[in-house]
Amino acid sequence: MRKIDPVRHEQKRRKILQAAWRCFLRNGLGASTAEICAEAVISPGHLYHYFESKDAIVAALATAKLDEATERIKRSITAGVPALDTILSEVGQLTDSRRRAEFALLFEMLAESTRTPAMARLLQDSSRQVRKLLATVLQHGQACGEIDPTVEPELAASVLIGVVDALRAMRLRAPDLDASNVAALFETAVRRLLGARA
Amino acid sequence: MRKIDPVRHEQKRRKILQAAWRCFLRNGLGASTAEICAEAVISPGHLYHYFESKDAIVAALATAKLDEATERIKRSITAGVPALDTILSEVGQLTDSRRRAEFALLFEMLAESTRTPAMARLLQDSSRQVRKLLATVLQHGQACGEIDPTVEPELAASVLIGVVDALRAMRLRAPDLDASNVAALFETAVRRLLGARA
Amino acid sequence: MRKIDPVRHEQKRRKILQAAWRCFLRNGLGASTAEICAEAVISPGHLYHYFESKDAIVAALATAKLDEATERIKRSITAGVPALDTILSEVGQLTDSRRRAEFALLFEMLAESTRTPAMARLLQDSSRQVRKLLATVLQHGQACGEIDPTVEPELAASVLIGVVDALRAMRLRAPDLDASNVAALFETAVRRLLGARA
Amino acid sequence: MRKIDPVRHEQKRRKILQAAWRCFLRNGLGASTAEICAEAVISPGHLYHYFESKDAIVAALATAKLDEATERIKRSITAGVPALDTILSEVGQLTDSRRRAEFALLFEMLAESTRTPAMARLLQDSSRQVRKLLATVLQHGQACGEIDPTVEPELAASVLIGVVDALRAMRLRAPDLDASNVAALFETAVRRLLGARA
DNA sequence: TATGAATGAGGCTTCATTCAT
DNA sequence: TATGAATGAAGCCTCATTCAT
Repeated sequence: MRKIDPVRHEQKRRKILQAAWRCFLRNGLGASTAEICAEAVISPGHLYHYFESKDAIVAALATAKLDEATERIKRSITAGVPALDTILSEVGQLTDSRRRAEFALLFEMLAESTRTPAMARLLQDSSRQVRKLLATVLQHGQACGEIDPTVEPELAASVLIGVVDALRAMRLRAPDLDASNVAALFETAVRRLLGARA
Repeated sequence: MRKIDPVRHEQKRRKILQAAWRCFLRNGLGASTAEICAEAVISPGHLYHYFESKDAIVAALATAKLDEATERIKRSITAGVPALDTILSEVGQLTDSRRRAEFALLFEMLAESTRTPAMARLLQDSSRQVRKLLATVLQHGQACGEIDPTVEPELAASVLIGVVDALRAMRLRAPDLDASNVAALFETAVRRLLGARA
Repeated sequence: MRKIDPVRHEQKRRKILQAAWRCFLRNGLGASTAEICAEAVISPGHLYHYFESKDAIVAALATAKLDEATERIKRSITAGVPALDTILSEVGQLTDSRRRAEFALLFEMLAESTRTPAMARLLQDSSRQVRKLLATVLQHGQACGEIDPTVEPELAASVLIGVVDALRAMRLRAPDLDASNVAALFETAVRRLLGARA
Repeated sequence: MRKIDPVRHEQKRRKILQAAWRCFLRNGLGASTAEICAEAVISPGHLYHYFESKDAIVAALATAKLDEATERIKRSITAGVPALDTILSEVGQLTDSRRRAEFALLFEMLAESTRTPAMARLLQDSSRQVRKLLATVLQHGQACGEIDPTVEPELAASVLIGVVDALRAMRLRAPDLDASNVAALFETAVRRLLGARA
């Protein structure tokens, strides 16, 4: 009877996604739909008004988080922050031990991607976008003379993603290794690798 | 007629572990005990004659796989294979795309380690052992003059583990990136990093 | 079309409790949740929409039965039935051989209370309430001159509970002892113990 | 091949029964046969060499415990201990809070007796024997002038059993009620009820 | 006499999803 | 748009008992 207000609909979807995100951080992708509904303060049946399935929520969430990151990085660049600083700041945040719960989600998605084609696609698309974005930032940095022009942007972007994945894994494998030490080491390495030569 | 071999018991345990391994590769750590029993051709209850719980199976499997790797590497060194070659061969195998299912297990364990202390311990202990082992191999290589003596063994070992984790993630994030190309790149990097200088 | 009665929910809960009660009477506290669901004509999972666990059902049932008894006794007193008659009628019903199945439940709870703290609490709380209630009734009887004023109400209440427990046990230990005979004996004893003296 | 030595056989049976008793005290009649075997240091299959089933163990245990008690009481009387003291001592021991685990077993058996005819028979037989024994002791006491000759022995025996059951239940229902107080009260009551009048 | 491997039914509980209202 | 009742398969594990040796 009532007209669907697409704006309201989108708001609710976002609200649910945020609730789901909190649940996933707490309990991993195994968090139950019931828990998500409780967190979003909606009824179990209603969830399916906004999402086809739990998997759809995961997919939407992955997309949303990716968009957020993209947005953040673009803003940083637009704001005139040097490319290298932007990247290093992003790496620092993404590997901050206090966000271990997020690491877990990524690793779960990596694992799941070996089993379900949908997740594989999601992950690969997302990774490609991140790579492109980083490459763009690097090119921008090269244009500004902040970054070594001999570096191959796409390849360097891949390496950066690898660095983040490796650091995250290390945080979980050896939480007692002097965290700042390793981080500093990597920051130095990345600066040397990418920074413009005198 | 009296006591029966503990040997037989151990064999059966191994048989079950192998079955479990196949199930985990197929379906991840979520593989059901029922599936494992079916694969091992035993009744559902009988599993608990050999293992206290499903978690105990995972732990036993992790230990077993670690022991296998240790054994393999030690044999390689003993056989006179240069340290660097031994390591590179190991890295190559561990990141071989054809073993993506194994990657999934590692990533699941990393994720789980953020939520259950038992898994955290398992993972950290296992990582520490691997690091020590690699460090030993590197020291051996330094003693033989095959590896740059200025390299700090423990640190290099950590980096190597990170390289494996990163490569594995990359295989899943971007399966289409010319695999051999990336691998070659990394091999070169590692050789430069560790190899003895002229 | 919107909110649905909490009344309906409560009704269903009660329906399930009644079904559970029948099952427990038949098979003891060991009655399976499957049996309870079948008796309540609901699916196995649905039980957990209404109760957190099987233990919660037992607890709710204990509370409900206690409330029923309280209600019944209070009504009897309010209706002007003499305190002693009310009590003797209650004792008579509680020890009626035709309700041996109920005896079993009590004894199971007594046994269980030595092993699980939750059951111990449940049983002790429930016993305390019964004692208080009986004491109140006795005091009321004393105020009316129906009951010997020198009797200590709480102590007498404890004894009455003991009498019920003992009679129940006796019904099971020696079902052939002329039931009415023993009952009559006890009724006489209680009347003498509590009744107002000329 | 080997001749069965009936003596050895009986010893082993007793050893198993003792182990079972310890398990039942710990975990109730629900204690598993596996636990019993472990406690008796025999294999699971071997248990069935000595007992037809778990129920048979319970039955044998009940009989054994009954025999023990009978033996103890007879010895006490034979040793010249006054009948009333023997009885009160027995009641005191049987209701000692430190033996709550034994209470649990009795209550479980009472409960079970409402459901399985075998247990009902066991319990009733056992109760009858105890009653007879107590009656005999009381008669003996009457003959010695220690016990009121107007007391009907069988009836008094029944009441004594009831007192024990009630006290045991009370220990579990209200462990905080000053135990010694209640016990003293009952001892007084029993002495008055049974003791020879001046 | 003794072992321990093996069974398989059944216990409690969880969960994504659907449906009537 | 919203509710929450309802489903039923599946998950991990326990246990009395039997069987081959």
